[in-house]
Parts: sequence; C-alpha cells; structure tokens
Amino acid sequence: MSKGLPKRSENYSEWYNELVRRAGLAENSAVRGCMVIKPYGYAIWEKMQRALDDMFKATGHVNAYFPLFVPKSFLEKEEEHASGFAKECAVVTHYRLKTNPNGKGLIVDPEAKLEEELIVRPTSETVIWNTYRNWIQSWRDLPILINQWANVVRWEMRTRIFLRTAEFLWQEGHTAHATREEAIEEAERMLDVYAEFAEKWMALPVIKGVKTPTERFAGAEETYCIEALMQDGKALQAGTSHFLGQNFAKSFDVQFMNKEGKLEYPWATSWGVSTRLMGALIMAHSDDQGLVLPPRLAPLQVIIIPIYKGEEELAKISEKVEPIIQELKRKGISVKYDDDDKQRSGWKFAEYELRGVPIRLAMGMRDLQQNTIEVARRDTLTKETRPVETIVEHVEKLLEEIQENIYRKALKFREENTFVVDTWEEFLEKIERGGFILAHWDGTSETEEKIKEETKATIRCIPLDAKEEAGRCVYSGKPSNKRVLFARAY
RNA sequence: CGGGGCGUAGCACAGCCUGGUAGUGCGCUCGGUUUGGGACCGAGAGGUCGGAGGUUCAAAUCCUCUCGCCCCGACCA
Repeated sequence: MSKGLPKRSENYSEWYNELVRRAGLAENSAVRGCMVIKPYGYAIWEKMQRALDDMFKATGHVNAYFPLFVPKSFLEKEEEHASGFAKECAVVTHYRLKTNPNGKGLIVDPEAKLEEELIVRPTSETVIWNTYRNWIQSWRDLPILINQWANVVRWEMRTRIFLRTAEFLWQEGHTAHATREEAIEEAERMLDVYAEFAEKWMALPVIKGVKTPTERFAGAEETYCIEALMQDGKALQAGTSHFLGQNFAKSFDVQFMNKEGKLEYPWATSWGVSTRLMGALIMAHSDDQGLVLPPRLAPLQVIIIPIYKGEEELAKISEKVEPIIQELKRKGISVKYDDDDKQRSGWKFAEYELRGVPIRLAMGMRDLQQNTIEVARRDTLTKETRPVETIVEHVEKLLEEIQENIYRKALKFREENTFVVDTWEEFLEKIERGGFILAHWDGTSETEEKIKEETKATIRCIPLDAKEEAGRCVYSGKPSNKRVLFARAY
C-alpha cells in the first residue's frame, strides 16, 4: 500500500477525498450525503467559530437559537424563497413509529400523520421572521442583530464532503433595520467581516462582489459574496451576505411604528458561512504531503518529536524539552510533545505533516550535545537547526511568518490564475485552464446562460472594486461598463 | 435523477470470465531486535465476500431485485 496521498496533479478530487479522510478531518457517514466530522476536523471548525463569533459580537450581534423545523406554510409565504428551496427540502410527515404487525422492525404509524408537514430548515428566514413579528412594534425595537449557530439540511443530488453535504453546520445572521440604507450597510459590513476572516484567519484571499440576479439568494434583493480560487482553478463561494429588502417583513406581516407615527416594514439582511469553509481551507493551501493549516486555525501549532534510542536518552531529551513546552504554552501557543514510544520518529514526521501542523521541532542526542533543536516548517517543508535559547521567540515569529506566507502564496496563485480577457476565443482557451476570468458582460441573463451552457463557467460575482471601463461583452459584443468575474465553480 | 465504475478482514486489493476448503499487502496483537524521514524478524488474531431472493448437490463466482460509494453530467452554500 502506498503511504502517500494521491497527487493533486493526477486526480484532484481523489486527493481531496483522501486527504480529508487520512488527516482525520471527517468521513462519510451511514446516512447518504451526511458526514461525520471527526475531532481533528471539528477542532478546526471550533477555531473558525470562535474567531467568527468574536467578530460578530464585536459588531454588535448576539446569538440565539430558532427551531429546526419549519412549518410548510411558513416556507410558502415568500414566493421566490419558496420556489428556490422547494426542490431540496427534507419533509417530516409523521411523528410516530410502531412495531410492524406483519413482522420485525418498525413502520411509520399511518395514524400519526402530521396535520401540517414540517420542513427541516434549509435556512431560517421564515421561522425567524415569523418570530420577529412579535418582537418588532416600534422603531425602538430596531435594529435586531441576531446570529445563530445551527445545522441545516439541503437535499443535494450530488454531495462532496465539506463542500456540499446534505446536512451542514453554519451560522446564519438575521437582522432587521428601520431603513434600507442601514440594512444595506449591515449586509456590506458582514461581507467585510467574512472577507477579513478569510484573509486574516484562513489565509485565503477573496474577491468581494455582488451576485447577478440569476445567482442571487432566493428571496434577496441583493446577494453579496466572497469568492476564492482553489488550487485546481475552480472558484468557491466562501460566504454570502444578503440584503433582503422588505420581502420577508411583508410576507410575514412585520411592521413597526416609525418616529412619525406611521407603520413601516422593516428592512432585513441575512448572512452565512458554513462548514464548506473547511473545504476551502483544505483546497486552498494543502499539498501532496497533506494538509497545510494556517497557524491561527491549526488545532495544534507546534509538535515536538524526540529522536532517541532507549529510555535513558528519551528522559534526557524530555528534560531538555520540558521548559520549551512550558514557555510556548505560556505564550498561548498550542504544543504537543509526542514521546509515544510506539511510533518511530520518521512515522511521526509524516503523520504531523499529513495533519498540517505548522511547526515541528525535533530533538535528538546530537542536538542535546550542541544545545540545538531542529525546526521544520510545514508550509515550505524546510528544516533548519537553531539554538535552544532562542527557540521560543523564533517559533512565535515563525508562526506569524507562516500565516503570512500561506496567504501570500495563495494570493500569488490567484494573481497568476486571473486573466483579463477580451475575446471569446481567449475566454474559451483560458476557461479550460481554470482560474478567474475578468471579462465584459452585457448584463443580460440570456448571455450569462449561454456562456454557462457553452463553457460551464458562471459569473461568480461583479467585483465591488470593479473599475468603470468601457468595453464590449466578451460573448455578445454589446457594450458593457465593467468587467465581471467568471470561473467554473464548486 | 441520467451515464460509467465499484462494494471481498480496519485500509488497499486479488480471486469471479470457466461454481468445489476465502487469499495477498498494509494495519492490528504478542515476543525480540531497532530508532536523525512512514524499521526488521518470528508467531498470531481478524471475513454471514454490501443486503435480499433465485438457479445448483454446491454460489464471493451465475441470474433478479435492492442498498451504498466513487467519477462524469443536470441542480445547489
């Protein structure tokens, strides 16, 4: 059996699947389309949650929890929303099982049919706005700035671990505001939060933009998104933030008395990121040796491995290493000393590389005599020997350097794979190679659809920072005033 | 949901065509030797061959149905 992973260059999706499995992040479950997130994978998710949650709190949001089940009648109320999600809903029709009178096992009790079916939430706008009706009477009740951490179910035809699972974990923010401007500002603010999180924590450069009407969230007036480029040249939507207008307020009959004493519908936003970010994290940075984790999200930042023969040597190394461990911990760096005698050092090296631990320290007798320690960094796979005295400060700096380097590498990759294209021939050629394409578009969904049919590329977004620039649509030749971002996407 | 591939020990696979005692490597257990990049030797444990039905004296192998996984399309965060 080969101990290495499949190569990215040979079979990207097999590499991805194997990596997720072998690094102990997650596995497919007995339930179709659903995953088991294993402790190591969940530890990364927890770090993401913590960072995001702090950012949400810092922008004035509070957490709450709304029910898993959505009455069918709620889902129906906002028409666009309803038709957008109808195709992928899990439906609860009964509330009881009974033993099978004709044999073994259990059957659904036909007597226990629900009067109204319950939908397992694909998202929570409807339950939440139904609740907000009772919470909002006056302009003094606004804004409402609530987030919830939850699971949702979207019955996907084709699933991929982390990237598209039938059940996934996410956070969904749902806010209500007195004015249109304030709601738009909120949607944009949260997009910025996502972008900052992606770049500072995940070391993932993203492009902020708005979706075209066809790619818009069902029920939204505007969908903002952050788009990232994966190593195989495909785009991944890493987060979305929606300006929902007054659609849900109207559908759920939520009104407030404004300062002038007139009834008004409040303005809404919703925004979310999911465990899909795990997929983004993996696909953006990892290599053929395994995961490459940005230090700020790595459950374990430093692994220390002793290289020894016999207990006596191990004891000496352990003694030498102990103060280093203590000092690293004191600085808030997560560190593990792997003195497990059941595995050899070479095995451990490979294992922690597979798991993406940013820094490895190794100490053997040679180091002990010279008062040195070997430092290996995961992002570059380079090693050097350094004096023990300064190792803690070095590690501290190195963690930051790795975080930055991973980001720079991803940014460089994106820049090298972003193409400004003006002709259809070039579009066809570049889209085959993968990457982002910046091209003019005439603004019609007809053209968007044609391009998708012919190339499988979609408009990922209209970048927020797109310059006004006269040009002609790459497909139809009609006039256009800015470039939009095309790519094949996950 | 369509097209293709695959389900045999924890993992990777052979055996199936041509039915006749279920195998190999890795992993696991025990003992020993080892230890600066996935150690070696020896001895072991582990499988209702995805499930159900059928054909047959006999089914991992042939037939039917079913469930699941992977890849490619249509749909999506």
